[in-house]
Amino acid sequence: MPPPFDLESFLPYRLNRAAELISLSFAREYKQRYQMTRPEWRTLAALGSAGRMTATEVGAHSNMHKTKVSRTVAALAGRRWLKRRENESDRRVEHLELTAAGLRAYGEIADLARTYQASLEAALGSGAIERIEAGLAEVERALLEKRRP
Amino acid sequence: MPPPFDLESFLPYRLNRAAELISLSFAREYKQRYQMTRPEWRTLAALGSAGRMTATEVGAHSNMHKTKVSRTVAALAGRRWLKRRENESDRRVEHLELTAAGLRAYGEIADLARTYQASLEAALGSGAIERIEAGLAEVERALLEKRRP
DNA sequence: TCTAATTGGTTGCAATTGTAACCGTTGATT
DNA sequence: AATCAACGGTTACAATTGCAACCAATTAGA
Repeated sequence: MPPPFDLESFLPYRLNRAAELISLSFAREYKQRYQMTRPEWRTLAALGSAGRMTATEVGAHSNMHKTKVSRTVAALAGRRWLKRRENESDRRVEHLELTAAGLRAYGEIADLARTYQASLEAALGSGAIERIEAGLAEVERALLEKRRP
Repeated sequence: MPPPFDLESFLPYRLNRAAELISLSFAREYKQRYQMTRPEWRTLAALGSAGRMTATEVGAHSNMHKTKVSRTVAALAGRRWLKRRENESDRRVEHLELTAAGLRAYGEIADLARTYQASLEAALGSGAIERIEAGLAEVERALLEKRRP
């Protein structure tokens, strides 16, 4: 006789609910102020924090579909927040990097993010976020391993 | 001088990435087999595990936008997996409950879910999932509290 | 009691998204 | 070298989504 299924302890469900909640919560901090969408912030954040990257790398890093990355990069380029640099050894690849304006925006929103996380940490107690993230890292490792046998 | 911003330890980013990864991973188990979308599975799961609920409750429970719930309920009703029951004391409300066919589908996919989570648990070690979920519960509590002051 | 505000739920419309097919470039096989 | 598969990235198209406006029913307030 199988154990009953408890949705409340089913990890995909729980992760999705929490992610949607926190993501919308933080998006309220930048959406109107910077006219920025979630994929745009994720791309800006990836480039701002890791420096020059290709579109494929941005997608892998933040787990976004490549067409979503492509369109987001086009939007950010149109806004002059990033520029594309060609790779001379492989002309399919485009390196992406933030412009001065992009870096400035990144810096400001990163401040919001720091403040946001600090207030969350204050509400949760020290170490709580680190513990969650350690668990998430394990989960991701297990899933990516399963995906590439 | 503010501490540098580390995207890898920014909780919204980390939660989103992990949630998207695991959600797509599990969706592969039921998408083609049951011709079911993610919102459909979430709604089916909520109703199957909590029993009769209203659309608003489904949305609150799984944190889905109310129009998404509305359309998903319509799809599941069209498939005869749930039926709507009117509430005689408040005729705006519709109670939703699974039909026999809906319960059967729920049971089968819940089996997949149990198996999925068991294999994940095996890869992670016992207690790992519980620890993450305890952390998520705290986060959700803090966020919902912030939202309703 | 009459009106106004609120609530549960639906829908029109525009924006966002994923799928699949594509283009140009590179790598592998021969 | 010639061909073909694979790769990075883009785009046409269809499906999914969210916003805002809406409807009907209920509740609160004057």
